[in-house]
Amino acid sequence: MSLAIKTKIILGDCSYKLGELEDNSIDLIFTSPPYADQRKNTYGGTHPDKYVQWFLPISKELLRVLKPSGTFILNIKERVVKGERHIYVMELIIEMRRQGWFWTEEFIWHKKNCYPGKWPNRFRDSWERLLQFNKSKKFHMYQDAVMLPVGDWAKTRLKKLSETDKRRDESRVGSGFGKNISNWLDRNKAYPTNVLYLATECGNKNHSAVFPEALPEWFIKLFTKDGDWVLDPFAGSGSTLKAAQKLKRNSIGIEIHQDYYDVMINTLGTIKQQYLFEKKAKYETHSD
Amino acid sequence: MSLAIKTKIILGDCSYKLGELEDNSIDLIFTSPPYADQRKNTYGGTHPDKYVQWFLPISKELLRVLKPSGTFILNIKERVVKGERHIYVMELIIEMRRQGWFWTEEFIWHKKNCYPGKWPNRFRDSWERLLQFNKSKKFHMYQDAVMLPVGDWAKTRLKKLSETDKRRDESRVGSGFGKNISNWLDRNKAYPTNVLYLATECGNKNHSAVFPEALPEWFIKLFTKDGDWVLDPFAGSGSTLKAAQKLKRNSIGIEIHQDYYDVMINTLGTIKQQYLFEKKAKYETHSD
DNA sequence: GTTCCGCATGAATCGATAG
DNA sequence: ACTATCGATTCATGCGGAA
Repeated sequence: MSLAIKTKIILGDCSYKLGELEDNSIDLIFTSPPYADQRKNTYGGTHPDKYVQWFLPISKELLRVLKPSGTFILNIKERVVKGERHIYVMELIIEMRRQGWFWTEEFIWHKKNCYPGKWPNRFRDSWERLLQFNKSKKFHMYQDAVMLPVGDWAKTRLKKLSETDKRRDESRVGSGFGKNISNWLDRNKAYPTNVLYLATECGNKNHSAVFPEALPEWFIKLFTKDGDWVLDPFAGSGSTLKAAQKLKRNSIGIEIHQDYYDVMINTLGTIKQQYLFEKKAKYETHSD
Repeated sequence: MSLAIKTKIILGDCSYKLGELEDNSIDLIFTSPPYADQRKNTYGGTHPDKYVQWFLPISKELLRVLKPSGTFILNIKERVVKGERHIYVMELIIEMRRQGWFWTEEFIWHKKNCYPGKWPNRFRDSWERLLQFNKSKKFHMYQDAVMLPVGDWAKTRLKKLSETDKRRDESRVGSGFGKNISNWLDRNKAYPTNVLYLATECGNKNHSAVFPEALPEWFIKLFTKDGDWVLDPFAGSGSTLKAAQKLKRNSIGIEIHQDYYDVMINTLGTIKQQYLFEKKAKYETHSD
C-alpha cells in the first residue's frame, strides 16, 4: 500500500464512457459542460432547445456513479437567444430533480474580468452559475478547509505572511515559527459565502481553460478529503484534474477531443485509458 | 404646468389595487415581493408550492400597466425548503414567459454584508436575483446614467492620455483643448456589468428595508428618465419611492400593511389614496 | 532582480449583410 | 422569413520585453 494518487484520463464521449465507471464510487463531480451552441469549433455545439434532452442521460449516469455522500457541482450559464436569456438551465434543474437529484444550492462565480463588449440593451455578463446537486441530504462538507481571512485589513497582511510562511515551510520544516503563524491565521478566519469572486485565466496557454484552477480547487477542498475520487466528465484542458492532483485526490477525466486529451496526458502524467483496459483494472478505489 | 413630481401611495392588496392603474402607463416596475413563507407576521405568507399560482395574476396586471418600452425588475430569491433550494423562482420565470413577458436578463445583487449564521451543510447566502422582464424587445435603457469610474487599468492609460494632452497643450495653446479634456473624462468611466456589489442597509430603523435604496436607484437611473413613472406594488417602507423622488421620477406605491403605509405617508409627504379618489383623479401622467 | 508598459485575448452579444 | 457569418464594441489579466 502506497499513498500514490491516481489521475486517469479517458478519451471519448462521456455519454458512453461513464458506463465504465462503478456505481457509488465518486465523491465529487466538478464539471463545466460545453454551453449550448458555444465552442462550436471544438465541441459539436448543442442547440439551446435540445440542451436538456442531451444532458439528462449524462446526469443520470452521474447520479449512478456518485456516492450517496457525494456532491455534483455543475458550472453553467444560459446564453442569450433573440434578446432573451434562454430557459434551458431552469428546465434542466427542474428535470434533474425529477431524476432524483437534490438541488441543494446555487453558488455564484462572480468574474473579476468578464468578456468585453457593449450593446444597447445589455451589460457585460460577469457571473456564472455553480449548481450544487446531491444524491442525498447527508453529504460530506468540510467547511474548515475553505475558511478565509477576515476583512480587507487582514487580507493584505495575510497574503504577505502566507508567502513568507510558504518559503519558511519549504526551508525549515517544523521550526515552531509556522505554528505561531497558523494560530494567528486561525483567529482571523471566517467562513466564506456562496459567492466566489475570481478572475478568469485568459491568454496564457495554448488551450486556455474556461475556468480558473482556483474554482475546482475550492470545491474539491470543500467536498472531499485526501484520497477521495474526483470526476470531470468534460475534462477539457484538465483544470479539475490538476487541482485534484495538487490536493492529493484521485481523479478521473473524460474528454472527447483528442487535442485536449493530449494536453492532459502531457501535463498531468497519468494512467491512460489503455493501461486501464490492458490490466482489466477499472479505477479501483484501493491504492496500489 | 409645474415640474412637480408626484408620489402616490395606495393602501391595499396589489392583487386588487393594480386594477385602478391605466394600461401602458408605467415606465419601470421595481419590487421585492414578500418571499415565500418568509414574512409570515406582516404578510399572509405564501407557501412555496403556491407561490407561482399566487404571483401570476399580479404579474399579468403588471404586464398590462407597463408601457411597451418599460421594464420590470423583480428582486427575488428562493428559500431553502427541506435542505433544497425551492424551484418556484424557476417555475415563475417559465410561466411569466408564457404570459407574454420577455426574460431579458438576470442581474445579481452580490451583498457586501450578508446575514450571519453557520450551518453544517450550507454557507451564508450573499446574493439575490434581480430578474429583468420586458414587454417588448425594444425597451428604454439609459446606460450612460450608471457609468462607473474605471479601475486600475485606466489609471495607466489615463496617465498616458494626460501626457499626450500636455504635449498637445504645449504645441497648440487653446485650440482643441476642451475637446481633449472631454475625451479624457469619457474614458475615465466604464459601463458596469450585470452584477451589483452593494451592502445591505443595517436595520437601524423601525421598519427596515429589504434592500438598500441604492438598488432601486440604480435601476431607476438605468431604465427611466426625469418625469417617468415608477411603480412598486409591494412598497414596504418605501425605498423604491424614496429613490424615485430623489431622482425626480413620479411614483406609485401599493402596500397592504397599515404600519408600512403610515411610515411612507410620514416619510415621503405624498398624495394619498383618499386624495386620488376624492378628486376622481387617477395617477394622471400630466403634471399639475 | 525589479517595475513598468504594451499588447493579445477571452463560454459575449448585437446588428447588418448575405445566402 | 429564417439561418449563417462577420465586424464592432470593450476591459481585466498575464505575459514578454524594455527601462
